[in-house]
Amino acid sequence: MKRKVTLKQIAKELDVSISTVSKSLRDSPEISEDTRQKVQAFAKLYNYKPNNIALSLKNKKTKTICIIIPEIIHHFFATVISGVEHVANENGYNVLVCLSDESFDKEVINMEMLAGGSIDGFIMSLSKETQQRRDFHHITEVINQGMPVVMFDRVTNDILCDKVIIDDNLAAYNATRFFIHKGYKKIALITTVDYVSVGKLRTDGYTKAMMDHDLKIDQNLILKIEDTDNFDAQIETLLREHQPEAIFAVNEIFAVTAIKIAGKLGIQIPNDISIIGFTDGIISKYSTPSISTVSQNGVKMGEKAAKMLIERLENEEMENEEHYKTEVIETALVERESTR
Amino acid sequence: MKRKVTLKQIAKELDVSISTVSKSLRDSPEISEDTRQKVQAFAKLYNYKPNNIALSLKNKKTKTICIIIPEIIHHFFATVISGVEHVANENGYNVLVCLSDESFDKEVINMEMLAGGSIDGFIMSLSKETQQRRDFHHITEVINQGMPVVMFDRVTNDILCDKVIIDDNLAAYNATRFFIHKGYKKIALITTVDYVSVGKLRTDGYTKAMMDHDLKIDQNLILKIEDTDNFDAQIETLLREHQPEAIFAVNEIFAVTAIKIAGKLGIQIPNDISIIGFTDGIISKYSTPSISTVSQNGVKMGEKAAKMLIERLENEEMENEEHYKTEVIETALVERESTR
DNA sequence: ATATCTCTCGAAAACGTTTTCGTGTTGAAA
DNA sequence: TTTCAACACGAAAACGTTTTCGAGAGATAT
Repeated sequence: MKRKVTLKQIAKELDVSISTVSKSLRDSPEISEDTRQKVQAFAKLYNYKPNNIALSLKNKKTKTICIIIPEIIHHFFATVISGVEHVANENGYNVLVCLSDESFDKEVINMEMLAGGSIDGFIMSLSKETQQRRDFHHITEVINQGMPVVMFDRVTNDILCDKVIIDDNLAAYNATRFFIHKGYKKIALITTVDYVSVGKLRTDGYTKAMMDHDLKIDQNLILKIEDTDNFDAQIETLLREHQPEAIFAVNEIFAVTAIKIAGKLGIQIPNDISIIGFTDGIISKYSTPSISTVSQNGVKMGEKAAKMLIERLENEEMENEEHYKTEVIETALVERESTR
Repeated sequence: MKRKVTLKQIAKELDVSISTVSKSLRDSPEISEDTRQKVQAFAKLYNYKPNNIALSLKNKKTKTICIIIPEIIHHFFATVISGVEHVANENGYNVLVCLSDESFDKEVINMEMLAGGSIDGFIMSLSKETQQRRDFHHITEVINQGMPVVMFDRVTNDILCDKVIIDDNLAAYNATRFFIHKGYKKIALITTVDYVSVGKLRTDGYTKAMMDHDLKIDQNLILKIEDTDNFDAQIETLLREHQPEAIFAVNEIFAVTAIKIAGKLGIQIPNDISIIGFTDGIISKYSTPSISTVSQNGVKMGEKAAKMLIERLENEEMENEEHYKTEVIETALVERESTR
């Protein structure tokens, strides 16, 4: 087992100085052809690789960015990581993935730990708990230290930084309008509690669409789910007691669960009820019937976020003129078997 | 925007030496109560955080491990990351996620880049291309440099290191036997090409179960899928022309696709055909009908792999006595609606 | 012969820590 | 008064790089 070889060791072996070795390896014109070749041959023989940590310390750049997400199991977040990873790699950056598990504390710990020079910048989506508490001091602190942050999907207006989002409100509006144009009047909404930013926005979009088309909003048709582990009964009640003609669900799980319960109740989809979900994930695609959905391009969001972050990292000038941008990624309604 | 403060700056401000500051912050008994409090107060005021990079350089430990996976979109790999992340965090380690995209080159580049001191160890699952080429020089090289590697799921016997796997062969055997005990004789297999290690093992398990129970192996019932993007037609042919009584699929996608196509052909599940998949992912759970499957506990695999790696990192003695272990994680057959 | 220039190379600082060792001051014991 | 221990702190090395600056040797020009 040969240990890692350093400049110093090469220098000693070849009886030259460390600087000479370093310069030789970087093809500096200061060094004679002779010694340069000698050093390079020796370095290759011993498989020399510069120590990244030492470089990071010297350059004050780690070439590493961190993405903090609430849950990696959610397909959407996995696609975002994928997007981030691709453009990061293209630009020579590594990606550190941290999971907040929807917990405020884990989010804070992760950020504080990494802010200590380990990384160059953050890409993040807020945890539920953080959104609920509206406590963003850890983020402001990081930004104040001069470390750029890009937020995506679950963002907040309380923080000034670059953001990548979709127009949740508009997307929900369009999905709802799609139903309205089909002639449905009893359109149900299955959404999350209001402190989840995207849930709130989608709820608002639904509401606006209904009002714009002179449909009254029936609170019985709006289901706000708090406990994401156990909501089957609530959906069953909604279906059985209020018989909606259509359902707009703010995520895949709600949509597919509604489908499963409808099946159990003998309700035909899309003949008896049409359903639209949110997030064009793997469930919607492979469900039977497959689910019409508002597609939210996670890969593109990740790519965009990474680009914005890296651009800010590489253009030192931008650092001061804090001209933050918010990029809105297009969504589209993908029609599948759950609507007609 | 206040920049990051260093020991040196604190030292200058307080007119003491750097060593005094460092010792004060670490509560060294060498320092008087007086100055210690003064320094600590000042450090807190200026929100001092030690620079991790400098620490890494000094300690020759980065407290970061890297997990290399072929694809993050696969739910199974996401669950493994989740497991790795949890135990890593508990032990104060960060997790760097790299995607090989099933490409040999990306795998090599990632490893070479990170082997340069950026991380303490690797957890990895081989890319398809690497398994096909059987070229593992990049891994041996890293191991020879003294950096521990733990492989999981897609492993190879050509490399000596710690491993975490499931007994793919046995799991497939048991699934096949499940069908046999139900009295089925025409049992189809939808699998991958042989160079994917786990695909091969699962195929072998199927074959062995058939032979052990004196059922002849009909090559018409064995479908080896090469192009994972476009295989619907092949499955349709299998179903229509050879009418199996049961199907064992080596992953979720194959299983759910078989179900969708069966539905299209008017074949009832599980009445006309029973289906068992592999990997207890989100698709199997939410599919209609939900899919019976061999559950492969990704979280547990990730946790185990991380534990093994960290143990090797912290026990320097182990480094030399290269007593590599292979942990086998239990699988279980989860019966759902696609079997009866 | 002297001055100047070019070519090679080495010394040293810098990045931010931790830690070992030394040193000066104080107080008490001899 | 001398000696010695305890105490409080600083200097410097070390981790592995890159880079600036200077310096010696040889060659060329005057």
